[in-house]
Amino acid sequence: MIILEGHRQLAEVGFARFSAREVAKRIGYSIGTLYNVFGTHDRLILAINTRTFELWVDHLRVRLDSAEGDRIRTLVEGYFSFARENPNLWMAIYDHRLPPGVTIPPEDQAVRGVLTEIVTREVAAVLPEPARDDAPRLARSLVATVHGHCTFALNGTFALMGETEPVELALARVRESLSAAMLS
Amino acid sequence: MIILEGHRQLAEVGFARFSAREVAKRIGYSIGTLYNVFGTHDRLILAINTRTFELWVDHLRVRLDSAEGDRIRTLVEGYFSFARENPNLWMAIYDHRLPPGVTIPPEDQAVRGVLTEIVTREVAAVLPEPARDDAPRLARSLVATVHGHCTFALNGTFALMGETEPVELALARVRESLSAAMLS
DNA sequence: TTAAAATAATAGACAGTGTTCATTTTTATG
DNA sequence: CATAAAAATGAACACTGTCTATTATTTTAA
Repeated sequence: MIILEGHRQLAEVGFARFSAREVAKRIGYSIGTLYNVFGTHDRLILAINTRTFELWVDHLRVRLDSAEGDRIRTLVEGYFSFARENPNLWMAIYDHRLPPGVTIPPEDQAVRGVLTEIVTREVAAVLPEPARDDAPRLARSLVATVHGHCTFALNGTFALMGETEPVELALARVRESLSAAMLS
Repeated sequence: MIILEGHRQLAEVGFARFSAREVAKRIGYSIGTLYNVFGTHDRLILAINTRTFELWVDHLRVRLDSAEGDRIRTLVEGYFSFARENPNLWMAIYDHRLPPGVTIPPEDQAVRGVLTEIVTREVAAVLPEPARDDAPRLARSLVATVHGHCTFALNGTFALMGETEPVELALARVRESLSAAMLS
């Protein structure tokens, strides 16, 4: 419930203006309660962001399940569409930097890892048998590629450069890399 | 001078813990002065980040000037090495989100655009004559690609995935896209 | 049912932040 | 010098995350 309202709040005002106090106020709790439960601002955001990952995975799964034909395109477009539909939530994932020394709890890691697993599976399905071992490494590289394009699309960098079709751009790069992997 | 100390401060503590008050204190100014000059926290960070871009461009230029042979590799490695040597400064560029409605001043835009110009030039030099018109678009796509890999390298995503050689990974993707562009 | 233990929730206090602004100090100019 | 322009000040405001001793509530046992 705290996470739910936190999620709403984060989606609304964005990472920079997010306030744990405001979240507490909105659900009628006092700040103390919130800190008894989460201990720290960082852990609250961590929990909210992990929830965002869950929604993101759902978003992709729904699209993949009803995809006919081009599953790679579905994946790339799903990556972008989630980010575009939830810009503040999506950006918050990458805006949030844990203080040095603090590591992300294994449970959250597991949830977040699912996204990569999905991509890895689709990449493996496209690769020919002999190249299939390369799927995990190629998959994370392609995620990084799409991520870079998505970042520039959302933060305005592409707009400044005059780029108007970032999704197609990202997809072209992914296609090229997959083709190259097939030939080797 | 304010920017200089701000730069030092940002490099030291990172975007999240950066404080304009602390900067003022360190150079013996009062907060008021700092706000007379920059007007707002955002504009101070904007100025610092633009300076980071200048250093980044220098970093790349130095390496390109003394590069023998593989200039594309030099570019990719230079992108990464600057980020690695100045993680807080580099991340701050992308951590900083202007409030909606506020746009980045043209002067800063110009400085920041130089980086893309450098990449575009090198990409154009590698492409065959008939494909040279595609250089700008391909260049910004490759910057996005490398950016994604660099982001995941610095924020720990690649480490969680078990990836240990992000630079080579990024370079492989860039090579594939350049090869594809040559054949078309 | 009642007493004790465990859990949940509270709100005040603290140190820090960005921002504003009337005031003072410094510098440059006639 | 005296005056006008520029630069610098720091108190005040409304916030923030975090800690804490205190109070309420719920669960458990007798």
